Amino acid sequence: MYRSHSSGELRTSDINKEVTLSGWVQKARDKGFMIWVDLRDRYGITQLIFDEERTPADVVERAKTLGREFVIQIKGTVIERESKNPNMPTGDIEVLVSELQILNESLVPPFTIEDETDGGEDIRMKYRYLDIRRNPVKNSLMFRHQVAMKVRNYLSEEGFIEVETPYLIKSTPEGARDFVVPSRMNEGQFYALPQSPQTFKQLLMVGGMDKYFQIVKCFRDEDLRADRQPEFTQIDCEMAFVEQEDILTIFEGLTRHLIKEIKGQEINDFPRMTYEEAMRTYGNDKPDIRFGMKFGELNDVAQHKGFKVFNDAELVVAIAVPGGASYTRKEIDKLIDWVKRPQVGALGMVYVKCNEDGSYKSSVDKFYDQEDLAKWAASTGAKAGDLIFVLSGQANKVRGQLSALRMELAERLGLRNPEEFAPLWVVDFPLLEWDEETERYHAMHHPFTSPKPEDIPLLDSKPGEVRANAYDLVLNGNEIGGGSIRIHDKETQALMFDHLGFTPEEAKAQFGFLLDAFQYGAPPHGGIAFGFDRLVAILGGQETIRDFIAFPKNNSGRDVMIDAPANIDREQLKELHIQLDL
RNA sequence: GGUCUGGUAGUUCAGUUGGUUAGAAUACCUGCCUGUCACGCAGGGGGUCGCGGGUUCGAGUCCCGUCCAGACCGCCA
Repeated sequence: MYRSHSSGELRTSDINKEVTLSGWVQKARDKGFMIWVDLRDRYGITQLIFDEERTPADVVERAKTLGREFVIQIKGTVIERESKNPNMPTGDIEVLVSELQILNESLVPPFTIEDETDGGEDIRMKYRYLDIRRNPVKNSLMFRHQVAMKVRNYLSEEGFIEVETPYLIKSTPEGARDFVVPSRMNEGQFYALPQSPQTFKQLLMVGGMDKYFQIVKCFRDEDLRADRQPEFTQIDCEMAFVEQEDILTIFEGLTRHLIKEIKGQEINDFPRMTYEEAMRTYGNDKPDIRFGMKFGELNDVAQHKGFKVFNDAELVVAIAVPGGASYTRKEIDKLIDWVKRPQVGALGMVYVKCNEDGSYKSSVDKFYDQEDLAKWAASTGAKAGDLIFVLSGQANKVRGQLSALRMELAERLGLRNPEEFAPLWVVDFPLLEWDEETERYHAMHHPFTSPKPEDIPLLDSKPGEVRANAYDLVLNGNEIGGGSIRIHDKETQALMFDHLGFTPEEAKAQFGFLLDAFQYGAPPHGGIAFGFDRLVAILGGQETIRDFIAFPKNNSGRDVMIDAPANIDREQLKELHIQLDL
C-alpha cells in the first residue's frame, strides 16, 4: 500500500495516527538538527519532519539526499506542530517520519513547480507534465472536469443522449480548411477530420434520436490565436421537433445553471438582440454588454458643415469614454495612433472633450460650434467629464474599428470584470455573406441553416438581406455558442446549395447522403454548439484557454512537447502511395 | 500571407553612445544553523549573448538575412 491518506487531508483529529504517504518532494528545508520536507500530491501538501533525536539515523541521512520532485513514500506518526502555519489546510500537523523509501529520483526541474513559477510559456509547454503538477494548471483541469460533469448531468436530466460520431469523415469545400488523413486501404483517397459533427447530428435527428449531445473534439486547419486551437472541444447539441424558441430556452437554462452552480450567480432572462442591432450599437456581433459605451451615429448632426472627411463618409459614428475629458493631449494622441495601426486601420480620429463646465473642446472646432458638439454628446450619451471619439468612413469598416477601440478602452478602464457575467442572445443573423475573394455569397453559418420563410423571396433579388434562423450565445464579448434551425427538406436544401454556387452534381457528390436522408421523413430540427474550452476559460475567469487544455498546441500549431507534426518515413509514405513535392 | 514585440546563466530578466574580465534575482552545489514553512547565513560553480553574414581597430549593442516564440490582422461555414 502506497498511501493510507492523501497529502491534503490530515488534520489535528488525526494526531497520533500511523500513516503512509506517497508523493513528490515540493521542497526540503534542512536546518541541520532537523529536516522538513513538503510532500505534495494532487490533494495538497503535508509537512514531513525528520528529527535527529526522534528519527532513525539512516533515515535522516537519506532525507538529506532528497531533491525537488523526488517521488518518495514514508511511514510516520501524525503529530501536532510546535509552530503552526495558518496559511495551509494541513498547517496544524506534521508527520514525524520513521521510514523513508525513495521511489524515484528526479532531475532538477527546468522551472520551479510553484504557483508563481519562474518558467515562461515556452518551457512550461515543453515540460507540460511538470506544469500540470502546478496548482494553477492542475486546478484548471479539475475545473474543466467539473464543468463537463455539470453539462453532462444537466443535459442527461433533460433527456439528451450522448452519441459519438466518427472522426474519420469526408472533406468538404465549405468553411474552414480540413485536416486530412490518407487512407492506406483506399489508394489516393483521404479522410478529413470533422470541423464539427454537423451532418451526423442531423442524421441522428433523421434517425429519431430526438435530443442528442456530445462533448466532442473538432478540428480546423486554420491559423491560431491565444483563444483558438486547431483541435478544440465543443458541446454539440441537436433537437428534433423544435423551433428557435425551444432551443434558446433549453440552452439558456443550461448556461444559467452553469453560472449558478459554478459562480453562484443568478442571471435573469438573457437579453436578445438582433444581429443588425448589435452591429449598429456595438459594431460587433458578439458585444460585451458588461459596460455601456454604445455607438452614437452622427451622420445627421455632423454632415451639414464644411468638414469634408465627415461629409464624404458613409457613416460617422462615435462613443463616449467615461471620465476621458481628463486625458492629456499626449494620451489622446497615443489612442489616435492606436486606431491608426494597421491592425485597426482607421485613417484618423476626431475627439471632443466634454468639460465639467458644460462647454466642449474638440479637434474640429474650426468646423463645428458648441451647439453641434452638444448634439454629438446627446447622441453618444456623453456627460460632463467624458471624452467623445469619432470615426468615419465605410460603415462596416468603421464599425469594426470603433468596436476595437471600445474594447481596448474598456480593458484599460477596468470595465471588463472577469467575475461579472453578462450573457445575451444575438439572433436573426444574415443567411449569406459576400466573399470579396471568390466574389460570391457563402453561408455565414453553414449551408444547412434555414432561411426565415418570409425572407425566402429575397434570395434572388437581395441575397445579402435574407435573414436566417440562426443565433449566437454571447458571454462577455465572446461567442460561446452558435446554432440554427436547420433545413429539413430536400427542396429547400437544394435551393440553398444552388445559391451557394453548387451545381446539383456537386451538391450530390458532397452532401448526397444528407439529401437522400431528407427523403425519408426528416423531422424539423435545430441545434447549437458551444465552444467548450472557451466557456470553461471564461467561467474560470481567464483570458487564455491554454491552461484549460492538458496538452495544447502553440501559436504555429505545434506540440512542442512531443514535437509534432513530424516527418514520416519513406516506408509509411510508400504504403500510402504519397509522394512529397517539397 | 501581413504587422508588431521578443530571443543574454537551468529559469526570469538588466546590459547606457559600439570600448576592460557580460551582471542581478532565483534555481543548483558545499558548509553552518535547536521550529522551518518564499527559512536564514557564508562560500562556490554555471554563458556558442538564437543562428549565418556584414560594417568596424573593436559588436550582446549597428546593418542584412534566417530560425524560433508570443500578440494581433487576414483566415476561422
